[in-house]
Amino acid sequence: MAKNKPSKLKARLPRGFVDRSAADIRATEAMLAKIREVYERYGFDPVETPAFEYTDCLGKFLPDTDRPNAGVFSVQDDDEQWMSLRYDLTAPLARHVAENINEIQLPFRSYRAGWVFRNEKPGPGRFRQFMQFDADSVGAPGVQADAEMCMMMADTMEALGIPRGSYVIRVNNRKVLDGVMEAIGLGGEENAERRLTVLRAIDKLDKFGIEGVEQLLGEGRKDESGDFTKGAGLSDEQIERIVAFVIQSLKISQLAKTYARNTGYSGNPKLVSAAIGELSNYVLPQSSGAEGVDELETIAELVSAADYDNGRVAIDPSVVRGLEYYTGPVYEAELLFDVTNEKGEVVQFGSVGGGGRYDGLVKRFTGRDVPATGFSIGVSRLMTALKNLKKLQADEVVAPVLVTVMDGDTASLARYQKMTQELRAAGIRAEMYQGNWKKFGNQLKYADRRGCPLAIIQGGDERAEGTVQIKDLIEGARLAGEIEDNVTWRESRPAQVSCPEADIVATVRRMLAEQAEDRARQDGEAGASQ
RNA sequence: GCAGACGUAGCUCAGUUGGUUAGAGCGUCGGAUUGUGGCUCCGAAGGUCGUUGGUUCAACUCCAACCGUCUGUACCA
Repeated sequence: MAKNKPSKLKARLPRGFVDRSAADIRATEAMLAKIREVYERYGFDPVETPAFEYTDCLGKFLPDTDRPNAGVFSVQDDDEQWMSLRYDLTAPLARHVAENINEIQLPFRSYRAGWVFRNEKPGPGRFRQFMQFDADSVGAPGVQADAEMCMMMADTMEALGIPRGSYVIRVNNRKVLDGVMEAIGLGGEENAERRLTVLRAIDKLDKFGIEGVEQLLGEGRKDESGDFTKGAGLSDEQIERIVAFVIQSLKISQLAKTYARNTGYSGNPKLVSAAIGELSNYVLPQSSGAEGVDELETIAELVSAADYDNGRVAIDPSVVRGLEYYTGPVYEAELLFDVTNEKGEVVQFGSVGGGGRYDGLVKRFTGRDVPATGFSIGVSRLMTALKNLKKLQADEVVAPVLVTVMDGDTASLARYQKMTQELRAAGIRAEMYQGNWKKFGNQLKYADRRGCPLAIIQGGDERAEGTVQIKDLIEGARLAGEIEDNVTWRESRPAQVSCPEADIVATVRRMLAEQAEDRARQDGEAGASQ
């Protein structure tokens, strides 16, 4: 006996990565097609860059030579240069534009979908490889480009079947937040680190509430496991000022979402101007903060003029994102409906996409100003949400018709193969059984598990009379419930018709059409009862 | 990264104060049934008890380290 079994290689997936099923791939393809259609309509063209880039081109996240793999997956090329898998699609686009700046006509409007990689701790719904779908305008300095991006995001949400009122594109401006901090004495290079801490604290508002934000702005906060997070160490006066701004933001944000849910409210432009008026109180006059407020105002006007303020795009000063390279307007798409996870708990889903203006990214390479704005949709995340909303079209691809094999001699196999090809030539998905044909029961079992709609059967008897049996597996499965013993079940040959060989294609086509009608009727009934 | 909980068959889990041969359900495969899926019945395969080391006459059980999973937190371009 094999006591010492050869140690088997264990099949295992790296953590944070997933295999994708046929249904997932098809659903994703369908989503991508809808998104692409919107981008194309706005006049964007596809451009693709590779998954690898030289690490230094990806941005500021390389320099740590001790841990070259922190955050990114990196390898050394044979000439010892560091290369990394891209962690977003924006930095590679900046590289592409900079490298081809002489050939590219600015403004350059492009889109791309692709996998990005992050070497981080994975969690439920958080992977180390995921798909983004970006659109960017490079060489577009005005906020009208930002406004256009927001409106395109809104159109994309609706193209995916998210009804107006169930999402909102929230717009803020980095200059405003920076201006608020400048106004309380946190300007200048020496306070850069603290500004980041403050922004992170504000970003935690959803999670920890006002009180938690206050703690993070001050000394720090202790979480339930007893772990302590160091705060920004601001004075009480500074904290008070920031918190006042945050509370004001929260108020506007909640109002904005209310308007987003109740589309058609005519007072929204007034709300927006009131909101922007309030913001001026928190920044210094004549500062870049004031400039940011002006920009928000302009965006609001542009959006309103195009009628997109109507439950689609809303000014919301509580948006904090792009802590690093964003320089002006920032925006994100938030879903407003409840999403339940696989455990049946309602989770706050947060944003499914976002973006902003990054005026400095191309300049790193070219030395000259190439302002740009763009956004990114988290395809995998959005798909999870769409599943919840039942907007993800179910897998409509019907499994193939199975041509079973009753006899294994070459002449018979040739006949089965020919039948299969005739079905295919008629545009019908079909396959001939390729397993061990000697156990006929296994062939139907295979067809059943694969979800085949029909099985074609031709043994010696049928061949002698020039016919085939066509078995309706769907109807047969239904009849199975009414039959108890196996002998009756087998001998009654339920849901099975005989037809002349010449009529196979026509008969299969008719039976498939009948099944499609049944499915449509059932879907209709299920929909009506909900 | 930090803190905590948990790791027994492909999956979900039992397993007595440390005691000799580690079990169940589901799933898989085979048979009852050489030409008919489901149901039912019979049978089989499948385990270095996460890994390594330690304590002990004896470890799935106790201890330590490591690995992995989950939860919270940090980071998230």
